[in-house]
Amino acid sequence: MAVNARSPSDTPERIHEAGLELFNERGYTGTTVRELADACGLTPGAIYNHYASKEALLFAIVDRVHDEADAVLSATLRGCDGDPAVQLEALAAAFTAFHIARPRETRVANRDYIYLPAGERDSVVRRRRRVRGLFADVLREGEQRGCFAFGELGSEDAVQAASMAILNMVVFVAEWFDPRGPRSAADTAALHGRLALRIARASGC
Amino acid sequence: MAVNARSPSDTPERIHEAGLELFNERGYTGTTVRELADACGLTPGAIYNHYASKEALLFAIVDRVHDEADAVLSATLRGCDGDPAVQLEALAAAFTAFHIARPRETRVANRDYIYLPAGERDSVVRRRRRVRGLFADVLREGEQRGCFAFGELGSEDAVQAASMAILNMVVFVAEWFDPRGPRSAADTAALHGRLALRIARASGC
DNA sequence: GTTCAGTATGAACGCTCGTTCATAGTCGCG
DNA sequence: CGCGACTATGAACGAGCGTTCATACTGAAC
Repeated sequence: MAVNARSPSDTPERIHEAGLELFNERGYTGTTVRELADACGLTPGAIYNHYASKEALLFAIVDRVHDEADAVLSATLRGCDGDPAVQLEALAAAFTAFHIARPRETRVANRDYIYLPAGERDSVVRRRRRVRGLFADVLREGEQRGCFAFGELGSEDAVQAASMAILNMVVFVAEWFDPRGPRSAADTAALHGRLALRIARASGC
Repeated sequence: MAVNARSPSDTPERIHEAGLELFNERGYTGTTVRELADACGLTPGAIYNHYASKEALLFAIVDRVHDEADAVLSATLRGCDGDPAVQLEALAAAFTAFHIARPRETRVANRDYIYLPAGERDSVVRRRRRVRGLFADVLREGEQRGCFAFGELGSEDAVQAASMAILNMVVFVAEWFDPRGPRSAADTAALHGRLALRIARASGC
């Protein structure tokens, strides 16, 4: 027995993947280190050669998906000219595609980040707020330029509520989207782009 | 010591309330029976005079908030004539108000129902699907009558995606709504009603 | 005044938790 | 060939888990 010292060591990645799968399915507190180890064909102790703690694994998972989300959003904005309607549609579509492509990662990040120690949790909260701000900025810019219309809603700070409506539509798409359903991921992403424009009441939309 | 046999026994309700508070804050699996007992000024054993298990308490919480949600939605529909636009706006507004009024209940129900034993979890899933169906039915009815427009979105089954967009906007409102913010709960509910009409592209909206 | 159902106690149950550690196997490098 | 870095093992740790139970107190009913 004892198959020690594996090749170039994909072990950290295998543990990461197992954490993703199990945290998604059972929640962070509902998953044990022993289940994690079993899922990678390891014993519990071996996990600690690669992650300092169960919390450290959670942070690695949450941090990585936030990196990827930031990258997707930045790349999308870089690919747009300055038209807020184009930007909003592209952002909503790209972020929807991202959440459909990474349902486990995003669900764990959205649901289980509360179990991180205070410092890391705060850093995550800050990153999430920056994403919110990004959508809100596009909506505000569009309103000032007259492409979007929120005034007629007759509510204080409707931009904030509208940006959260768009974000909730996008972020929780994986709670119902079925890859075996009649609509493809790409179609759903495009559809969310158009629904975002409807929410913003983009002129001529 | 031992202050036994309290008055008419509000104890089950106090345990229910403590479960609500703690499950919301730390998650179901992140909450211990001892914490629950402490929060009600009881010892762990006393909990079991009122709930058969920790799972039974979770089910009581989740079940009650689903009852209340059903009641709100039915009452709202009863208060409307048959106009789908009126119905949609009223449903979105009322359900938003409900989620703002019961942030703990709805968060626990939405997040922790996965920890229920299979049978009870299935019953919850069925109730949630019925709510989805209710919104989708109104959208479909409105489309047939020509008050809503989804065809121009150019996507298969856009009604399903649109109804989920509306539901996610509504169901997750408590993740960002701040009662100390500039917009009141009532305003936000009304605003969500109008945003739902925008998503459905209600004619003249 | 006695009874009895209801309810709390507090100690204990067996189990599982996250984590540690001495040990040993494996492999690339000199 | 032999060393040293890496990594897995498996047993153990103390702590805490959900739950049970014998016991005792209380207050309303008769």
